[in-house]
Order: sequence, then structure tokens, then C-alpha cells
Amino acid sequence: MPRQRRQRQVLQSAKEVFSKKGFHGASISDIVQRAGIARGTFYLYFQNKRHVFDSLLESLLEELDRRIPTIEVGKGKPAPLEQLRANLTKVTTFSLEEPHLIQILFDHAMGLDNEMDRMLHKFYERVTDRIEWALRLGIEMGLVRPCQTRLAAYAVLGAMKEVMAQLASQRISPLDLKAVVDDLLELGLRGLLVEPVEG
Amino acid sequence: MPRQRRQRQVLQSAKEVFSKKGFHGASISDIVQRAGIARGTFYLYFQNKRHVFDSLLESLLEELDRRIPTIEVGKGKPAPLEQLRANLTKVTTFSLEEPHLIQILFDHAMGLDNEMDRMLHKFYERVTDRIEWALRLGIEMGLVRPCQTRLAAYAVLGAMKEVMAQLASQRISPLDLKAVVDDLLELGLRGLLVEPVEG
Amino acid sequence: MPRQRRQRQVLQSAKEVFSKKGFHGASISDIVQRAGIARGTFYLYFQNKRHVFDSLLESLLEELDRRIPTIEVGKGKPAPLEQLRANLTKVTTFSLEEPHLIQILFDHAMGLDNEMDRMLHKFYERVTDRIEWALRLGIEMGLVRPCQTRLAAYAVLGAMKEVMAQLASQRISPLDLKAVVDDLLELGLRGLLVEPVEG
Amino acid sequence: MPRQRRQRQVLQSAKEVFSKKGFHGASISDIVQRAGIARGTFYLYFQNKRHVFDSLLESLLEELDRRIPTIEVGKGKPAPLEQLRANLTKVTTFSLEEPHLIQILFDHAMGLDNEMDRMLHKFYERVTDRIEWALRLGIEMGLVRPCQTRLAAYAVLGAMKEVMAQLASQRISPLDLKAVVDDLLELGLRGLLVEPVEG
DNA sequence: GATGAATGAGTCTTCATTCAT
DNA sequence: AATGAATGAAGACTCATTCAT
Repeated sequence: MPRQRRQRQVLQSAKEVFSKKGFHGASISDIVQRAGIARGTFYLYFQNKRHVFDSLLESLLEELDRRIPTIEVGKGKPAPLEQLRANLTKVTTFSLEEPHLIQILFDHAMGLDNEMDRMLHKFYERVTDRIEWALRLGIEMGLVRPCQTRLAAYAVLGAMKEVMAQLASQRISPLDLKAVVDDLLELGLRGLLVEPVEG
Repeated sequence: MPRQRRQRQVLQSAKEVFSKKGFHGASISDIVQRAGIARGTFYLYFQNKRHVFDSLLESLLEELDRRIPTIEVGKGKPAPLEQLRANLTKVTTFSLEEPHLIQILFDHAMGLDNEMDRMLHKFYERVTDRIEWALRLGIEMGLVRPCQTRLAAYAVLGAMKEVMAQLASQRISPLDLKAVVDDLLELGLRGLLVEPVEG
Repeated sequence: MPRQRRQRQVLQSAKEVFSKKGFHGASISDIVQRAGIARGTFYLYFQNKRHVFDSLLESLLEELDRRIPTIEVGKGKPAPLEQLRANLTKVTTFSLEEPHLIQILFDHAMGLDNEMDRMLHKFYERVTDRIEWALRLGIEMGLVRPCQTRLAAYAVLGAMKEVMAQLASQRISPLDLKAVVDDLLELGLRGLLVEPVEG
Repeated sequence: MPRQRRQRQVLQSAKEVFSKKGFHGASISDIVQRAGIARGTFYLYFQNKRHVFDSLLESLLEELDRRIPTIEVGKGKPAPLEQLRANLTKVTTFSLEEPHLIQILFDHAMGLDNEMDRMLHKFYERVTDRIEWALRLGIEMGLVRPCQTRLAAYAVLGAMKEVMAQLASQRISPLDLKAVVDDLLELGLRGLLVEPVEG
């Protein structure tokens, strides 16, 4: 089998196993069994168990990063709201495409070692920075209500993470993704109340 | 040392170690070293590693459950909004009191075995049910905008989880918790925008 | 090394170690050291220490059972006495072939757990039943003196066990096994006295 | 509690536990629990686990030794047959009095260490020597048929051991011990056959 | 004398990784 | 390239023994 195809096959098996059992809980046996290869073969394609995990996580973070670009204003750019909607659509779509990776990220990525923890922390901070940046931009433009932007950014991040996780585990129907995105936007922008409560 | 004090001491050490390394990543050596006791002593107070973990998690879930009662309307009851604010205050306070438990729950609880996964899933579903119930109540009362209530509930759950996690890891300042809760409420109720977007 | 050969090698080492130290007294280290393999290798061939022990004991009991068939009378059958002699020859021969197994059975098999104890008890009862059955047959045929057949059967069983044990530990010379069997038969049939004591 | 009474109480518990589980299988916990004392108290009366076992076994061997004196002829001595009968009566009685010790000796004494093994071996050899001595005496006196005396002695020893074991575990009724002894003697002296087989 | 909490050496067992075929 | 038997370090757990109270 061509090298790259075999490597992908191992990655796929590892992905499924890690998403279910986590790094420590998953054994090489689990992975090679699922891949239908011999134990030794695993080590022809990856240096060790940790490298596979790292490889999966790195490509995941890269892909997510790609799908959440910074909101930018300027002529020739789509309206900020449309950029926001596009980002939301891309990450929710990703949750459906790669549910196992999402579970690995949310359930099993923390605590492996300090380096990994730092990397994850940096990733989430970068995402939060972008959200916060968009909020500040909105405030400057007079569109967004002044607020504790960092706190709001975390809240938005959390809402997105949870919805992604629920999509990944099929507890939110993926059939009408557009409606999901629209509702989330509506929720974030206008809140839950019928009309603004008079202070 | 009195039995109960020693047991609490072991629980505390285990809590700290588990929150950092997760169940599989933590060793009994880690735990007893931190507690300053011998390996065997651990087993005088707990049947095995898993029992400590379960014990921590169960008490955690119970406590959280206690702090998120269902919103109820009726004479003699506080206003729904006040109940909501109280719940938020209680869980955010808990995040500050028990940051390690929060990290265990959010970072290291999934994937241990099917039973544990089911238990966690049930817990989160119960919380989501309560949020959704409150939303539906609000809709009936004409206060809340009709929406996909399950989706909205997940979004609210996610926002709360993230804020709790960030409080636990000290990345949100805990100094003015009231402001945090107020801002979150504002955010959830009115959304981000200055004024409702027309159409 | 071919799987079966390695498995037999481990069994052989375990047999020797168990026969010397018993189940609890023997360590996996003892066994793998004697086999000249690594600790982990043991577990490639057996689930755990107890399984090896059980495996040895079960095959031992089966083999002994095979070598002590019930005495049967009827045309085409050898004379009962000859069947008896054949059985005695077979079990004494076995003691020489598998001295370690004999020591395990006689010195180290009791007390492991209730199930094992029951199994051993059943085995010995089955053997005793066959001896008693032969005695009753002999009485019916007018060959054997009426007596407490169960008691006599136990005495015969004990004599056989002791001789087997002494053969296994080389304290009875195995060089002329036929003479041993003949003398035992003589002893059992005629007793020790020169001539029957009158009343 | 007076020192000696407490010591006996511990010995009794140890005896019961060792007889069921053997030396390695029995734990100090088992013993002190059965004695109704604290773990530490055990060590006020015995140096360690092994000392209790040794103590039990030594007193057992001494007592058995006492009950199987050498058969002696001479004026003033009872007839050899009566001495034989007396010995048999004494050891079978002992099996009923101390069933646990008998089980320890027969099921759990071998394999503890070389010294213990040698001691047991020496004990059995001494008993066998006495039996053989009696046989040779009988042959000299023209009472006993010439035979391989060592082999015959082992057979007699084995028969006695088995009957003692079965009495100890209540699988031979102890109600008419005299009949048991008489039958055994008859069996040993005359054998099983109705009348001597003509060579 | 009596207690039982504490100890830590010792044992079984797992599993990531290697390497001869 | 592929295999899977073999390895041995690491970790969970037990239990005989000690000792402060």
C-alpha cells in the first residue's frame, strides 16, 4: 500500500480510538487492531503513540484556525456580519466532518504535558483574541454595546464550543445547519428577550 | 491523624493531581507524594484509584446540581430573573471555590468508561433540560423570543461552562464576581448589539 | 520460537517452580527466570499466574483419571486382577514421568479457593468411588472379604498416593517398577501376615 | 487477659485460618479478625507470622511422634499387635481432636522453605522407620511375610495418613472409631481377599 | 498490655516499543 | 514493507510488620 494511504489509515484509526478513550486510555493494540495492521507496522509510519496524537491535534488546530479568520472591515470586504456568519458556518460544518477530532480536542487534549497544555491554551487565546477584537471593532463602530469584552468573548467561545461538541456527537440535528447558524447569530446579537428590558 | 481529616487530605491531593494530569496520567505515587503519606496509606482510605476519582466526581456533580435548581414561578418565589442571577452566582462562586474539580469535570472526566460517560451525559442533559425549561417558560410568558430552545440551551450551557473554566484557571479576574454575573446576564438577555437590527 | 514450544517451555518452568514452592510461594519472576524469558512474555502465553496453575492441575487430573479406569468384568475383559495391576502400573509410571505434577497435586493444590478445593475433592471422591466399586464387586463375587468398603477404599487410596509421592521424589527406587506393583498388590490382597490370624 | 490464654487464643485462630488457606494464603488480618484482637496485639505474642506456623507445626509433630512410639517386644510389654492397635487408636483419635492441625500438616506444610521441608521429611522418615522396624521384627519373629519392607512401610504410612485426613475432614464417621481401627488392622494384616490366593 | 494507623517492600500485570524474520 | 514475538520499565495494589498513643 502506498505510504501516504497507509499513514492516513493509521491516523484515521488513531483518531477514532483517541476520541473514545483519550490518549492514555487508548492502546497501540486498539489502534492497530482497528487499522487491521500489525503492531510493528504502526512504528513504520509514526515514531510513537504521542506523535500520532500530536499530529492529529496539530492538523486539527491548524484547520480550525483557518476556519476562524479575523473579522476585517474595509472596502471590498464582505459585511462583518456576513464574515461572522461564514466563520460560524465553517466551524459547525467542520464539527460534522470531523466529529472525532472535535471530541479529542474538547475531551482528551488537556493534561498530557505542559507543552501541549500551553499550545492548547495559546490556541484558545488566539481564538478568543479574534472574538474580542471583533467585539471591540463593533464597539468602535457603534454597533456593539460596550461591555467586558474579554468576558463576552469567553462566553461566545464557550457557546460555540458546546454547539460544536453537540453537533459532533449528533445531539444537535445537523440537517438544517443554516438554521442553527442563524439562530446562534440571532441569539448572540439580540439575546433571548423579546425586547430590550428597560434598565 | 483522625480518619476523616486524613481522608480529606488524600482527596485534596488526588483532586489536585487529577485536575492537572487526568485519571490515567495521574499515578498513585503522584497523589501520595503530594499528600506526604506512604503508598499503602492511600489504600487505607480508598479502595483504589478509580474510587477516589469517582468519589470526587460524584460529589462535584451533586454540588453543581444543587447550585442549579430549576427556575420556578409562583407567588412567594423570587422573580425568575433573580433566580437566574442567583444560580449564575452560585456556580461561578463554585468555580472559584473548587477550581480543581471544575478542571477535572471539563478536561478529564470523559472517556473513562461507558458508565462514567453515561453519567456525565445525563448530568449535562439534566442541566440543559433546566435551561430549556426556563426558556420555554419565558416564551410562554411572552418574555423570551421564540427560538430553537434546545440549541439556545446548549449555547447558554456552553457559555457558562467556558466562563466557569476560565474563572477556575484564573483567567477571568474573580475580584468582581457580581459584575461578571451581571454582564453575562445582560449578554444572554439582550445580546451584543446596541439595538435590535431591523430585519 | 514456535508458539506451542514456548508455551510448553513456560508450563514446564511453572510446573517445576510450583512443585517446589506452591502457588502463593511461587512468583512470576521465579517462573520466567527459570524459563529464561522476560516477565512480559509470560503474559503472552497465559492470562495470569492462576491460569497456568489451573492448566497444569486440570491436565494432571485428566491424565490421572484416564489412567485409573473403572474395573469391569465381562467376557472379553481381562481378569479384574490384571486390570488392577494395569492401573497400578499406569499411575506409578505417571509418578515417574511427571514427578513435579504429583508434588503439586499432593503438596500444593489444596486451599487456593473453594472452587479448586471442590474440584480436588470431587476428583478424589471419584477415584475412591472406583476403588470402592471394585471392592463391592469383589465381595459380590465372593473374592473379597466383607468390610467397611469406604474405609478400605480410603486406605487403598492413601497407600497409592504415598507410594506415588515417594516415587515422585525418588525415595522409592523406580528401577524395578514391576516388583513395586507386584508387592503392593500382594500387600493389598493378602496383607502383611504370613498366614491369616485365627479369630 | 493472662498471657498464656491470649497466646492460645491466637494459636487457635491461626490454626483454623492456616488449615483453610495455607501459610501464604492466610493473612495476619484473617488471624486477628478471627481472634477478635488488634493487629498489633498479634505481635505482642508472636515474633511474626512464620513463628506461629512453626509453633503449630512443631507441637503437632511432637504430639504425633508421641502417639506413635516404636513397637517393642519383651516381657512386661503388651503384645505387638496390641501396641499397634494402641498406636492406631491414638493417631486416629488425634485426627478427631485436632482436625485443623492435620489439614495443615497434610495440605499446607510443604514448600515453605528448605528447612521446613527437611524437618517434615525427617518426621515422615522417622515414622516410616518405625513402621519398617516393626515389619522387620515381625519377619524375624516369623509373623510377617517377607517383602520389600520400605515399600510396605510407605503403603502403611499412606493408608494411615489418608484415613487420618478423612477423619479430620469428617468424611469418615468418627462415631465408632474402634471399628475403624479394627478394620484397618484387619486390612493391613490379612489383606482384602477372602482367603490367600494360591500363588 | 492493647490498639490500629502507617509504612514500604514486594508482586502481579500492562503496554509502548524493538527487532529478527 | 510487514509482521508479531519479545522485552522490561512502570504502575496498581497487598500485606507483614512497626510504633506512637
